[in-house]
Amino acid sequence: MEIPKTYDPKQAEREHYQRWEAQGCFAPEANRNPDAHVFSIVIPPPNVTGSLHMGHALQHTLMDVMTRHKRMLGYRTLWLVGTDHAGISTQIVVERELKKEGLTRHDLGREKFVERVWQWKAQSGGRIVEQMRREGASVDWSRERFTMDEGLSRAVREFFVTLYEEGLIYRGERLINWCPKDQTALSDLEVDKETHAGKLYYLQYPVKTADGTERRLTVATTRPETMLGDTAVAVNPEDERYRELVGATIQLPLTTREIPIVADEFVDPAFGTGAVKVTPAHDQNDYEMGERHNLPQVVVIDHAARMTEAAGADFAGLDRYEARERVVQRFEELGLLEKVIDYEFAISRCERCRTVIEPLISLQWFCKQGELARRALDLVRERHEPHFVPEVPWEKVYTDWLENLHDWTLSRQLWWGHRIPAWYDEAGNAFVARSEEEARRAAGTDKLTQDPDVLDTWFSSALWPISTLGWPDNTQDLTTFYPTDVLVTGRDIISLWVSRMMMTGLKFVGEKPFRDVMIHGIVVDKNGQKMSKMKGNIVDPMDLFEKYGVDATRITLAAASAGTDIRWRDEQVESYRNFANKIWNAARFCLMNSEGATVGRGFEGDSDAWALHDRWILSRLNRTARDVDAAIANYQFHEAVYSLYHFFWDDFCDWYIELSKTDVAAAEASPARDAARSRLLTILEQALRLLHPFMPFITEELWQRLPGVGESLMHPAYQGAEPTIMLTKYPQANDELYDDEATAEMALVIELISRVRSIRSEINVKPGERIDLLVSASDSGAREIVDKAFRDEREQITRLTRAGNIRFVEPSDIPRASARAVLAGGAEVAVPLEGLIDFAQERERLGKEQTKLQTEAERLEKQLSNPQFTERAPAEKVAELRQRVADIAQRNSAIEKMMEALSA
RNA sequence: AGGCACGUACGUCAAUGGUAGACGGCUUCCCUUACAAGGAAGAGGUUGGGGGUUCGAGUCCCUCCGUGCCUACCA
Repeated sequence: MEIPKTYDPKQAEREHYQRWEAQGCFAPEANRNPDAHVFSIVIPPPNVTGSLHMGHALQHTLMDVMTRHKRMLGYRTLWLVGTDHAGISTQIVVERELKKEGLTRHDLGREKFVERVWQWKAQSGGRIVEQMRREGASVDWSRERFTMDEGLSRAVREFFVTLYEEGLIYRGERLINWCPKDQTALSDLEVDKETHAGKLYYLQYPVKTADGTERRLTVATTRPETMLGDTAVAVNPEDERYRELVGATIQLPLTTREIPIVADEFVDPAFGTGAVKVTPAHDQNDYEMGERHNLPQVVVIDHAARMTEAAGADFAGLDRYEARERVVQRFEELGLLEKVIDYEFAISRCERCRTVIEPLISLQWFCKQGELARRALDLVRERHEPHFVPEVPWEKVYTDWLENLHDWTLSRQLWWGHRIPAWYDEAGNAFVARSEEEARRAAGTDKLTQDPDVLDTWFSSALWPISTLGWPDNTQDLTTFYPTDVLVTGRDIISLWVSRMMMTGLKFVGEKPFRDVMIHGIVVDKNGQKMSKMKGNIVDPMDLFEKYGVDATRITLAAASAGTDIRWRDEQVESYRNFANKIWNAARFCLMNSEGATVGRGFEGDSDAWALHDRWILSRLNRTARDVDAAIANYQFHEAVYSLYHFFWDDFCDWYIELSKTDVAAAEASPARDAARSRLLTILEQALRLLHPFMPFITEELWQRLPGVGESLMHPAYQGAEPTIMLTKYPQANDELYDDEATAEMALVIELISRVRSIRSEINVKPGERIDLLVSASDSGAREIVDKAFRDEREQITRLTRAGNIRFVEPSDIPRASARAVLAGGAEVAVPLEGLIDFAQERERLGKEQTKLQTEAERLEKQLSNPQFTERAPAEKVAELRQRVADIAQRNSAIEKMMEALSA
């Protein structure tokens, strides 16, 4: 069979996904067992404008590992996929396209523009979906969803209308975050706070005193231009300095207005001057103070961040920053500018375009969150549901958020998105309804205009787990797959998304949308910096796929998923690329020696007929299967990878294959050779299955080449399907195959071989040169176990140590000119090397080991001589230490004798 | 300003309170017919500093130093 020496992932990646998809392997319907358990995951929908980044690659890998694992365990498995319409992002992308044609969305008009967005979606929106195919994601494409699908849009309207009817959604004038560039309202979550090195201006306001004496009150502000909209100055009611001024008025400079001085708890007497200018129309706190004191709202900044008429003739039409300069200049001219100091404070920026947010009073739709949050809060407090992984600190983050909710600004002044299902008659009365028909009936007129705004993109996201499964209809999918098993997502959207899905799921279906929430780390660059286009430190998963292969990238991500932040280095992928190549070459060896062998055979009958290493590898295989299952169940993917990597590389390749070679590569065909070859292939095949969820492509590629694979190996739930490794049964640990005896014997064989190799290396025996091995054991117990192990593996030991021959001798028969080493149990091995041994050097070598043993013995004995320890520590712990002390003593006395022999 | 994480080998990270490990890198030797993307053998650590709890601490507590992140209504 012709197999190249180096694994080339490209071809496997091209072929297999297509076949899996075409044959419907990903759909839950592939499972023919009507009683199968169900496993479901709903994907966090990537933006339709997006392309795959490392966060996706990580998240998708983890979800795919779980999905493939459960599928191979015979679960009816659904990984539901879809994309998000991503309101602002998508609108911006299409507007940019229009700009190239010299057009704006207003030139097209709303209807044409939205048509254009759909067109764009059809042509370019599929990119990320294609990239997911490249990743090997085993999602069910037959159930693919988009947040603007008719069904999901219906869910959105149902959601909105229901909450409106219950009084949880309302329309009102509020101070909201306004992006002057995107010309839309934003929720708090779409705003980034950023520290900003700015200035603090101390402005003096003349107070109108009863007796006409001049008095000035100084206020500090970072935004002097807003003073034009001041409608009060506030001081703390407890503040002695200002107590007498409360109730007095101020002649607001640069205007004709007189404003009151009010007392409000909010004011911190210790900060600034202890007096605060109040601008209810342009600041959140001031807005609230304004409500408390019934202050008028003077709007001096408009939606384009320009000063309004109300700002006065001198300022109207100026940009907010120009106005700031002019206000400061005028104060200076009037002698009312006390001072300006450097000051660092937080400013809000639009998450998308980085423009500084302008808080504006505006008529918007809002959603009250408190009542919706209550059930979610009860659930997490009383039952720790959903179960966060890791629980610390995410459960607390989630709980804190639910405890501190503000009303959610729902409306967005965009054209792309779910249009708010509210219609107005000519008098301005609002009719919220599931359709225009319904609204007309309610209004009793045809002359209605629909609200021009759309809903926040996250409104539909909040419904994602239920709407994708068919809600508001009570579909078969909803009953079968809801609640889902786990949500895999990043910490950044716990509040934005996780909490809202909880609220809607509980509200509308009465059950939480997912049992577990796995929060993974964020992939950052090797310096710990967030990846961003601006910094130019983006790693594109597609490049990694190209360079190292999909499987290597996936298993690297799975192995890295433990940390909080994942510092990305390509070198890590390189080592797993090497691992893939190792798998390839191990399989290559097995296939080159597969004549006469069949997968699944070789282990029938009495285990005494098998070699020691056969019993040992079977034991290791079963323990690995157990460890991997446990690790995946606990979301400890790095542990699963660790187990698999070491099982395959160390146990299977370095030892099992090497020990098998004498039998497997025997020149003459024989039933024994066939059986050995079958055992080798069987272990390989099981190992490939274990690896499959992490490395789907290479495992399928190799599995398909194994002799004897076919329908008979498929999981019973998938009988009748085209043979593929992804529908075989995931190996389950069989306790009966744990073999402690074989493990102990193999440990001895491995130790012996390693010791001899070590001697060869340290004494610089030429690699090709044959040596003699003398094994001896004075202790009868040691003698027995050594005998047993060596009876089985003598030939192998000879091969792997390049020994001429091996003899059992009495300790006294070992020639003085030998390099020696002691093994577990006190057995010893000697390599006679006449002429090569430097006695002093050899004593030093043994002395070094003796020191090591002594240090450990001392430590152990100290611990054991402490009565506190022997009394309080668990008995098995104490016994374990005693055993180790005994073993060290045996080795030590063996070394003593060797030293004596050397000095004789 | 508060809150929360993190600090372990040269680098990146693991380690239910019980012998501190892996991978990469480094040193020496080897193209031994599965694999040089490999094999064999090595070097490298008072787990950021200090204190405490415990028979026993990388792990729990306190404190200091350093680094990140989140939240926030100090103008």
